[in-house]
Amino acid sequence: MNIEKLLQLKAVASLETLYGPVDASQVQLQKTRREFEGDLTLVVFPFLKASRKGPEQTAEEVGRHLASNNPEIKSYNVIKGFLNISFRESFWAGQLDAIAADPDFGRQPATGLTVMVEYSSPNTNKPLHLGHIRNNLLGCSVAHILDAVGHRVIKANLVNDRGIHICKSMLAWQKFGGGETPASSGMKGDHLVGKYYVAFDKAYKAEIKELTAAGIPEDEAGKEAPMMKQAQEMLRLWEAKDPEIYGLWETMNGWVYEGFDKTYKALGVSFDKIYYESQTYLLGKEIVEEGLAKGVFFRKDDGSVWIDLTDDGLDQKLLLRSDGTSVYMTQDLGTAYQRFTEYHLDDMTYVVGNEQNYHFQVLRLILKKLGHDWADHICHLSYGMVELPEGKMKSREGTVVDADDLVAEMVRTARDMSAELGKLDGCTPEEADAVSQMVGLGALKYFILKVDPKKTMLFDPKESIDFNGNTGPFIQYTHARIKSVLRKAAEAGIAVGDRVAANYSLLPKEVELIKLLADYPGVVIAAAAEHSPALVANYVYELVKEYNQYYHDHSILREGDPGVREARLLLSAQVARIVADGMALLGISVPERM
RNA sequence: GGUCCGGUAGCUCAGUUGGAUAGAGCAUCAGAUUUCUAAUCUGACGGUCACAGGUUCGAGUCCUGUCCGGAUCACCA
Repeated sequence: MNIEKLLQLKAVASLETLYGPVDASQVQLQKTRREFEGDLTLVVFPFLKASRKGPEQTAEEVGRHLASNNPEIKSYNVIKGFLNISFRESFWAGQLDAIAADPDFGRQPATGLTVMVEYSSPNTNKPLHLGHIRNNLLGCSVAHILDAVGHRVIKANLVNDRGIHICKSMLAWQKFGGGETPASSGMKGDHLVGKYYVAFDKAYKAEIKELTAAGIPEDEAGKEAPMMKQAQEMLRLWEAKDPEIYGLWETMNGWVYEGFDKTYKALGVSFDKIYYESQTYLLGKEIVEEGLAKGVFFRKDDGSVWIDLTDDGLDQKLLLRSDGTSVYMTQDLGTAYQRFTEYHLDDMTYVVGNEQNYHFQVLRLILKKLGHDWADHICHLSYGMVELPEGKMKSREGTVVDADDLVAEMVRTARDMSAELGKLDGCTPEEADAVSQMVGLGALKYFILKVDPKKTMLFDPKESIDFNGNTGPFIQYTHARIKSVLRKAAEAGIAVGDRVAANYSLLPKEVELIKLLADYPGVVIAAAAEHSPALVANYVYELVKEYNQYYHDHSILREGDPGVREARLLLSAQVARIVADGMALLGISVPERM
């Protein structure tokens, strides 16, 4: 049981003895602020009515009662309506021993629930960029966190492999490609296909310009331009499974997948299940029938199917086009239904940017109106955009930050910086590669994950490659330093020990660190509940910062008393362990040395 | 225009059921290493928590209004 819970029960007992029945939810305990002495603080304001006394006097009475009935409480002090309670050092030593002895510390027992996390979900017409990186890192981390709290997690990717966008790349490749392939050009497949997507856009724009010059209105020119007409014709041929077009589609998508696989591997993300929209885009039509039968949907004269959500403060939403084909919403209704039935999901989380908030609001509402109660278990992890110092990323203006370029850049910077600091001296080339990779990626991932997902974040290329302060490398470095001490201890034949010696009274800083360690499981639980890796990131930073101060002020191996030395080694080892564990939840590796 | 999200130090961000004097990092300045990794640590500087009301013992946090920024409201996905 965690310490706050424990003390809460004791506080309720004391309060009831003194003043009669109390509402346990009124008993709020918080960490004592640094400037005061104490571990946990009870706010007594809510109980003044029951005690019929002033705040100081009430706090004093409760404190006296708690201290005299609970031997693990060392002391208490009262400031205004705040009762600050301190536990004995031996109590905290026992907490550290318990953490060290628990191999599953930070993990919750299996819940028996199955949850799916869908993330990444790229289009197959261009390479991944910075926005996708945030998506992938969030999805991957949330999956780890949900796993840590005991759920069975299925990581899913829904690849948008069909539609007019891929036809545009295909058409441009046919026209201008001259048979170019990844092998012949040496280009990564996704980048090659992306190049032709850009080529399409350029040719298309040129045509529009020509048409408008000839006096045709711009919106009409957009529809009439030959490039667009041909792309649409290509989509029709694809849907009719025309052998040539279908073959080209398979080939070019294959190039893209090879490219994506490399990017995913570099980022360290993976999936358990990959859906392809070409195989799911027809789903959802039964749901349309169901909705019509139940009178939830209605058909307009032209044959299109709609739902009227104006009573819910929204608009009318199209569910089936007049030609009978489905739209995005139709498919999503279908895939949601399929997944919940196929996997018996207890929860479904979509990692999708906040520009689709409306879509998911409508999705949930429609499913509810159809009577599917599991709609309540659909969660949209809506994350904010990544902006650059010069504003939003715009592919048109060439301000998109490419994922592969960015990762390579980070790793290269990590290597340069490591070399400059002499950190790579005596490393084999393989070790140097591994450390550079770990540090460069750590910097990137931490930079992105430390920010609250729902907030728009700014990505400054210059600042993100900072490796000091609240950064991934700062945390990785602390881990490496602890590991170094542990190695030296082992070389000197000094045992780490598995418990704090009974006669050793912990230093205040050591108590602070143990308190932080004890917080870890609660942080993971909160991160899971809120789908926020940022909570874990900020926690790990706080732990590391605290440890660095401790490390600076107190020597470990030079300590003469074996009992003290063992306690410090034990504490350090546990800090390293939790740092590594927390970083793993973020998808970040930590090095043994750097 | 409707709906949703955001606004905290020069910059990037924390601040979790409303609690004590609002915190970090970066940047700037000043310091610390005969000793376990200085990618570290210490100190200084820096704030009308967008603005105005309200709720109460107490509001960055909850409510209302205003201002500013963003997203969205497609027979695109």
